[in-house]
Amino acid sequence: MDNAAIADVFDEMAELLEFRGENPFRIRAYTNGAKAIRELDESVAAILADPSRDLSKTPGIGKTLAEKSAVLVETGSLPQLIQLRAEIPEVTIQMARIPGLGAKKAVKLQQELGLESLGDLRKACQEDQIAKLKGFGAKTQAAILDGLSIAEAAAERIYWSSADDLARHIGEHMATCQAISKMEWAGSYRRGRETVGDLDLLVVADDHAAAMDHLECYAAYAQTIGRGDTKISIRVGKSFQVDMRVVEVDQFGAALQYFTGSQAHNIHTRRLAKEQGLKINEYGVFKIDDDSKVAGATEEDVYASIRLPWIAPELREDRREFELAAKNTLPVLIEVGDVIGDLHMHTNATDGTATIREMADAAIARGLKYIAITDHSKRVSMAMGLDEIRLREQWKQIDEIRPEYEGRLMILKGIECDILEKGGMDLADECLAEADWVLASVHYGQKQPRDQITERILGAIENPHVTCIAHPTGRLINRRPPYDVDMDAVMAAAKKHGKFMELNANPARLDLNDLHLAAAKRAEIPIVISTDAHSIDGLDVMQYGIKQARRGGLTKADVANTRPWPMR
DNA sequence: GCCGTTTTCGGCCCGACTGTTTTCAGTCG
Repeated sequence: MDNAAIADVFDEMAELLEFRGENPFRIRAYTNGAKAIRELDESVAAILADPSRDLSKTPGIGKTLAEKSAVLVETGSLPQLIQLRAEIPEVTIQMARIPGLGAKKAVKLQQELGLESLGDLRKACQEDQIAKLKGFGAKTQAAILDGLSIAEAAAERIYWSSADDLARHIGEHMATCQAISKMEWAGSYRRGRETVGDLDLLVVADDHAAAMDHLECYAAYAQTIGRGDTKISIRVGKSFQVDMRVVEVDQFGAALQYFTGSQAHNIHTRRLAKEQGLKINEYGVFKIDDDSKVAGATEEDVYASIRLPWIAPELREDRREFELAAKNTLPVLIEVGDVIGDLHMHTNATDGTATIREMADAAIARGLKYIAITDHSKRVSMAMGLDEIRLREQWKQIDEIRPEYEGRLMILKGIECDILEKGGMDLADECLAEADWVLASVHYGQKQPRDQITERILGAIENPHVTCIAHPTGRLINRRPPYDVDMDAVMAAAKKHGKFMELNANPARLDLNDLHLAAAKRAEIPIVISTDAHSIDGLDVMQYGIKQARRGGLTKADVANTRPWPMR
């Protein structure tokens, strides 16, 4: 059982323990343990197998979770989890996902009414049974009915890029509000998470009500979920939630810090404050003994009050940022302008829409110094993938075009060559040997067992003509899981053979993810951020890759295509 | 369940909003 699976078990334990009304700190311990294992540098199995190591020395993992991890590695399952699953009815878990219903209310509803499905719950609402229960009322019943439709609308986290579009629209609308003097987005959107569950807007306004009224006038406004003196939550479109907080200007930094999160980062921040005799909330930093305020206007002040430098939002996940901040060794994160090359794009020779010249001109317009044309190889027949003959024709074309771009743009002869299902590359070695840049990717046989698909990718890495592994896990966010690949082995091989690994910047891929990127950085494997553009506009997704790279803690030096070709 | 240059027990971030309560629990972030 790998780390991700163990972490999932602990997360599920935490979720289920809540329904038992367990001590919240015990529940948090499971969540923390899951996080610790998910972000571990090396596999739990390897640590357990080494008698000189002790898993329970890992922060967040104590004796109990270490033992449970051992059981999971050994047997692949955990008796306590099986017991909990049997104990908590599925419908109770489903009910708790309805906005406004939590574990406690869900348990009570299920037990008192003997519900077996969400359909039963709807029926109970319609028959006015819920309003009669102690602790429930007419409003709760109406909210449940409402929430049921929202849950059925399958509200899932949206891509960061979609959240970015929405934030820009709402931002433009809010900018026309006279009452608002300052405005900033917070939350997971500001942290650049690959998906965003809701948007958090922070504003300074002399008239709170006017600012809230203005938000309720947004074009796609659907409904107000809650509204108080300082906070309003609305739904836009089908089911997406937008929260807005109104604060005073001298609280702005503390509020921004607080609403940016993550929750784990905030808990850590506040614990550090407490240790120094301070209390942090969204209004500022206060001395515990006399309640006097010591900071709050800017985030820099807030962090400075606990003797830390400002921490970039992308790093605020309580991973290593506090350790680095304390040593004043936080990375200077890569910026969009640092990238000068794009080494993954398609043309109309296969499934792209633009010609080589059109892609080249668009690249120049975006400030790039070099690009690689990397169309598909023949195995991708649906995309009319290139065989050796057509590929060499394309390269001949590139030779002919190159002089036109002399001194402006280097056009590299590349290929995105498939790694075949049975192993081996889709094109002959002597052909690949003529390329400037060879991406190797898996498109078929994605569901192969771990050993098999790992072997395929390792084989590609060992091929002397392959320069980079493209979209190394194949995942499509919210749509397709990653290959079951042993990423530790892939990285070790990439390191050994001096190969690059791609961060595919397509907002649906973002592959490698942030944790892989951090691991690659530690292993000193050079990352290449590429757009995988299939059109001129496709080149614009580079910004999403940069966001992801920042979350992985990557600097300009960690990313190869910030350097002039040949990037060494 | 985790953790410890004051502790192996007693803490564990902090507050807004809602609904159903007469003072607060549940939910959310």
